[in-house]
Amino acid sequence: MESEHVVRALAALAQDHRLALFRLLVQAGPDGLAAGAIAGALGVPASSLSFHLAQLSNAGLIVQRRDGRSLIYSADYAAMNALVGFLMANCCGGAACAPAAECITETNRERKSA
Amino acid sequence: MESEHVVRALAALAQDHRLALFRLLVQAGPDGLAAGAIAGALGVPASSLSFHLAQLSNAGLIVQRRDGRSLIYSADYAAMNALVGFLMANCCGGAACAPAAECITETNRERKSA
DNA sequence: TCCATATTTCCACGATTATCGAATTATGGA
DNA sequence: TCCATAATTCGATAATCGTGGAAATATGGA
Repeated sequence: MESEHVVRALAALAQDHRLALFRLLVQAGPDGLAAGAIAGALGVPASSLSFHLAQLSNAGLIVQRRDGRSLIYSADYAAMNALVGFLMANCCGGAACAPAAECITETNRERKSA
Repeated sequence: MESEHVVRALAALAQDHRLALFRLLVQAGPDGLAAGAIAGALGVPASSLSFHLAQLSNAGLIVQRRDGRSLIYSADYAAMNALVGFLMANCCGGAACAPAAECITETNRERKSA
């Protein structure tokens, strides 16, 4: 994961609504939430929410899938883990430091064994 | 750690020079680096660097101490750990997720036992 | 086909951010 | 005290960002 990509991910998270949105999806798990449900939960106008979803999506932090008329968004746990890993890389020059943890989801487990 | 503070920390990291700067300090360890040394390492004009140091400092991600004529900056590992913890909190509603890891420095160890 | 629902794109505005030279402040040595 | 070094603050400029209403684009059901 190169630095430019990380900056985009951090910028995507560095905003009130988007941070709340991302955490909402992180806590919602792999099933995700529809755009409308998110708008309701956060109290953000649809057009604004759409803008923020695009930012997070563009940064690779969330993924989109369609279910009927709804677009379902969910957190990309692998991206989150990579981001955290990048921040903590070579912490203290490697001395006395624990490695970054990961959120191990079912989909991640599959991805790893694949 | 409340959301507003986290947004400030993320915004501080969401910039090329500052991300490089923070990682430089993370890897330098608790001894830190003088402002001049950082400017040299990153190739950033002194006044610009000062601006970026202030942002990171303001966000609580780095700390400053004086040594003679030099100001030494170092990463605040506790803040970094808190930030990562906040992002991954209640991941997947708590199911099947490992907790966020921490970078355990000597100073952190002391802080914990205190 | 026609309509209702779900969501996105467009647009214009005000607000915030990054940049860096010049001037300023703090510290230590002669 | 006077000077050199280390770093910050000031100030002006260009660029990017967040906002939300209105219009446009899917999708599914009658």
